[in-house]
Amino acid sequence: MVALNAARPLLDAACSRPNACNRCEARRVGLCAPLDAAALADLAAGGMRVSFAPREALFRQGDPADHVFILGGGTARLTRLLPDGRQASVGLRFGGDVLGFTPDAEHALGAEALTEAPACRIGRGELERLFRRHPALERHFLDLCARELAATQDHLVALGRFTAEERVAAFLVTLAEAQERRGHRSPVFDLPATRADLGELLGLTLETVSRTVSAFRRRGWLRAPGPHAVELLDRRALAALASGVGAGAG
Amino acid sequence: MVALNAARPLLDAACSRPNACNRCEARRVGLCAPLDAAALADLAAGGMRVSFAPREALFRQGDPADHVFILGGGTARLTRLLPDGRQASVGLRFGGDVLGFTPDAEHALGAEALTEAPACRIGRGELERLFRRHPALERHFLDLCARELAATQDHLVALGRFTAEERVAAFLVTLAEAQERRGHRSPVFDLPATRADLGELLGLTLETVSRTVSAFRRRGWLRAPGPHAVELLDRRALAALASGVGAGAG
DNA sequence: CGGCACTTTGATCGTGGTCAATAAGTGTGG
DNA sequence: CCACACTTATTGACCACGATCAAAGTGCCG
Repeated sequence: MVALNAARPLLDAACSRPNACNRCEARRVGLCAPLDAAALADLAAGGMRVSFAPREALFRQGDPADHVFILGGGTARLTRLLPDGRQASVGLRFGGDVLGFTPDAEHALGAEALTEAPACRIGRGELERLFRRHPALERHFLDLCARELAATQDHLVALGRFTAEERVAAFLVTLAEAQERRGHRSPVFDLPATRADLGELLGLTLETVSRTVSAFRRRGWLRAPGPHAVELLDRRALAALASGVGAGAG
Repeated sequence: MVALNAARPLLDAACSRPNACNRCEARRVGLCAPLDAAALADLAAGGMRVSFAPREALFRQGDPADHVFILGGGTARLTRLLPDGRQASVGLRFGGDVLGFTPDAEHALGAEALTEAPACRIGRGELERLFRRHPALERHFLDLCARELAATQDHLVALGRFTAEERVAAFLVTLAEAQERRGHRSPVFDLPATRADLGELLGLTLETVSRTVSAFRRRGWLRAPGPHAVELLDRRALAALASGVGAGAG
């Protein structure tokens, strides 16, 4: 549906064959999409192509933060492990997103691939050099950071004031939008996480997530061909819940 | 207690008398501290000095986002009002922090002063011009944004996985640190918010906040000369709770 | 086919929310 | 200076949402 041949090779420049990375979303959305060819070539040249298997860590909480990763596609999550073993997830990240960019010396969060995830790994020093050579790149990092902040604030409001149903509805609607923005066209979309993962992301237990999805299914608001696939049937109802209109309205 | 005369006038350049703004923290911490004199002079010249009374709005949720504000001192909070009247607070902001910097056309959050708050108001267009003239300023916005993101993620973890006591403890310790970083030396520090404000910030009700503070007081962990003043007596205990070590440890 | 990880559903419990009453401040006007 | 109104804080009694504990059920891979 999307005219891929109109896109420049962009990050693919770092691949062995220029047009081999068909799954790289980064060139269409996120960091790389708005960059000019020269900046992208430099970015690709300065970074190292890597790929992560599901459940593989891009970096761990506490690791020295001397690399950033630009996701080429797939899904990853950022997590915090508390001293007593509790785990919280701060958000999902997709193709075009930057992970591990922090002013601190160590990563305060771990990053873990949920699907097979191609990425571009760049050293902090190299990144600083690129910033100096391509001021537009620095500006795009600023925009991306502001956007990530806004998304995190939305999530924060959800955890602070939303009920379990509202949180799950908000998550489903947001995820569907994210996948559509990345070119996904099928009405059935992927839920790239276990119930436990979703619980950690939404501040709920895995049982509550499961029960809530079941409740939505019983109401005819969604269909779940499998535990990791969802089709939103009544998006209006889910979006209403997700916006926080309360029990009074529909 | 702090040698004020050692600091450059910085933002004060916009004041009628160069050294009149003794309460402006922005020149010591946050955005302005690391900037060179020329950039600061331009920043001050491009911005308009304004001051907000307690409970006055810097901007409202839904307002066109055509200005940013650099807090010169005092405390403000960022809030989201949900359609059904629920209110959530996303964080507190202090001298040196930037408010209202968003890639969106409208403010997704409202900003409200909690104390008397001097600020510098700058139009988006003017800010873009300053970015072009002083690349270091853009870089400082990026650093500030990354730091704000990290703080928001910490808060997110707290709302997702912390108990009421852990949230209140984390808030008190964080606030104490913020005030100390800004030169506050007295052991008794200011709680610039009502119990309802704290509830909105911590995802709790005002009653739970009140009960929790009372519980800490009964345990001898803090002293509260008034509802808006606190002295942390057992910082170790509070910090332990705030770090998420769980019920098992101390 | 067996083992294992994940999901679903049920039963019960507890933290924190809700509703309500009282107390403590705070500012205003007589 | 006190009386009054109003806002905020505290505390208590009760309740509900979601957590916890437990047991089937399902699907995948060896």
